[in-house]
Amino acid sequence: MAGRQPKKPQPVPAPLDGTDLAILAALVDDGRMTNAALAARVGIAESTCAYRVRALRDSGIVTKITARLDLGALGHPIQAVIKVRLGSHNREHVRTLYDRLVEVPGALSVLHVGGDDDFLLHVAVASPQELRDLILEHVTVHPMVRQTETQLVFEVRDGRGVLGR
Amino acid sequence: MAGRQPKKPQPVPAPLDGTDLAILAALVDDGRMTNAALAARVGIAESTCAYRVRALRDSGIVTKITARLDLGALGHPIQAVIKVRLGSHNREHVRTLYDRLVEVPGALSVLHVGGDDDFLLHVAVASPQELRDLILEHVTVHPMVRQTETQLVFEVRDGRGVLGR
DNA sequence: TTTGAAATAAATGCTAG
DNA sequence: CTAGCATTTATTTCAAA
Repeated sequence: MAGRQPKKPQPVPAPLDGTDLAILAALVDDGRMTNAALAARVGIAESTCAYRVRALRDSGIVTKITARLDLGALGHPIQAVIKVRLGSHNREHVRTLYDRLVEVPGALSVLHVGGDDDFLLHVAVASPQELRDLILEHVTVHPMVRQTETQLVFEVRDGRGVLGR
Repeated sequence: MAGRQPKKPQPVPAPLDGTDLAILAALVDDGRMTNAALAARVGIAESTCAYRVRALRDSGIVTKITARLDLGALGHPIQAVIKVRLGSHNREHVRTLYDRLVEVPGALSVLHVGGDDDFLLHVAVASPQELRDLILEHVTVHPMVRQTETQLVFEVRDGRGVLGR
């Protein structure tokens, strides 16, 4: 209970002012925006902007910048969410299955959840047949999987995210 | 039933050769990779590479390039999936609710699905209290919502995607 | 379509306020 | 932390194949 740094509640990372939030929002909107355009949009000098962007990336607040693809155009027009329930919740079993699910061909994301299900596997496939085969060969094939329930995805829309837009 | 274009199943878009797929994979991995680095990685001239990337973006195969953020660092350390079930499936009601759900503060994505649920709402919030308030004020407040079921998200992992990595 | 090379534009490093 | 300027690097353009 010593008195080191009496007035600094934040752990270590940056305070993230409004300018940082504006930069983040801009990069979410267009991750390839040039530094010059970004600086103009948020109203600071280019060098300052580059400095801040680097800090945001180095600190891990911007985890990565990635291209998003039209899955249909790439031959995977069908998406589904597969709810996966386990028989045993042994820690090793859970971890192993998790590792396997992220390797499923066409897997977009895997959510480890609490509640009625254990995992939500979001996939994009070429056809209903491929979806069936995927489930049989990559999900229910595992002994610790007790039950699955598949929901066809009609449409996906992005939300506003945590920055509000 | 005339005989126009006897042998061309593909609609109109590009055939997408191996080079295109390599470019796409690279941009999914690092959407800010420089054109020079990209050209070197896939083994073509820089000008050719720029040409192809532009074509991929113009054709809509690359829908957007976006920054991904550390939601915890931004003050939204808690994620949940809220399963939403409707009372009536009147087309207008479905559409209206869909439009509302994507506007929910902290909404990451909204999936319109078929099966037991109607919508899967993935959100990131600051606290359990905020999650409760969000559900009460933005989801169950709508008369067409018959039932919701919330699952806490322990962890999210990206899958291999449709390009296999 | 692809390419190399010139012209344009942008990012980086340095200096200093 | 910020800004301005010089240097280095990247992107765009275009004639040619």
